[in-house]
Amino acid sequence: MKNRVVIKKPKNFIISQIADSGQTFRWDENFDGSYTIIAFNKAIRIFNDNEDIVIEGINELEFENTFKNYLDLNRDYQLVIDELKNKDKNLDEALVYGSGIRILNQDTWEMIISFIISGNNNIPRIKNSINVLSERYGKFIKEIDGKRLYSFPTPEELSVATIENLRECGLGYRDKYIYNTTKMIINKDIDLSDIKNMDIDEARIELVKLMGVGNKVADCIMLFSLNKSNSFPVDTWVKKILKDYYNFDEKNNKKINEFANDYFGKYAGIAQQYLFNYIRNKK
DNA sequence: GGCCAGGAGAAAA
DNA sequence: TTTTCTCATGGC
Repeated sequence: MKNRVVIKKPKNFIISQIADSGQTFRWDENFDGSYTIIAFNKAIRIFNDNEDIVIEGINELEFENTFKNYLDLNRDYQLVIDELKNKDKNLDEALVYGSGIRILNQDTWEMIISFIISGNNNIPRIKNSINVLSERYGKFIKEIDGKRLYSFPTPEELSVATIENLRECGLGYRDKYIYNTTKMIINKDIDLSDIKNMDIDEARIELVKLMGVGNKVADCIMLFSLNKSNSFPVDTWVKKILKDYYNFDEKNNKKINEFANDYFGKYAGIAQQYLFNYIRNKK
């Protein structure tokens, strides 16, 4: 079976928009305009061929079993956009501006660690920290464009690291969060396979037990890895959006979530992603 | 060289 | 219960 898959004329799928929308830290642009993605222990190259999307590095079976869902290709985004449009002018513009965004279905463990790192941090440094963790504790996969690529470490692989080891990875004060959370996952204080079957409120209660996971990080984990489309991460940018676009100046996280669910509905989280992308990347 | 970055935890009010 | 302070570190 050949190591190449072609997705014929996918709708609402623009590689650069997905890469830059803040939901993943392991999509990197190559010199030729293609992107390298590391996910689920694979390193793949993805690029456009006219209106088709080509993926190198996985075969048809791996695509069907893992990457089709990872790229959220089972969802018709026109239905999402139809549900969200005609609510207000800003959101309508955001839907057009980010029409190629999809919400990836990523690995829950990787999202937990990645978004613990994201707190009070900037994206280049988040990406660097994740790369260092992967190089030191993950497995070598392959080399693409002269770069050696490593899988994201499993809980078992990361559990060999001491707090001092983690500090050397440039995580800053988050080292102890990563250390303790890894221990909790290893000990099954929280069972990630259970969380997948919970509703959003139950899952949140479990996730925030992890050290370094608060409401915002829990929402990111649920939106980007647990298929919770109504999960609405509230960060500094979203607060700015709500204040500037919706005249909603509120500090209480619970009230913000209630407002978001009332106003945006079942795709509140995806709406958040369109708006986040719009305000951060336009101009 | 101060400010900011997809916040959370602990202390203080 | 809600608000304030502190936490490493690199990019700009």
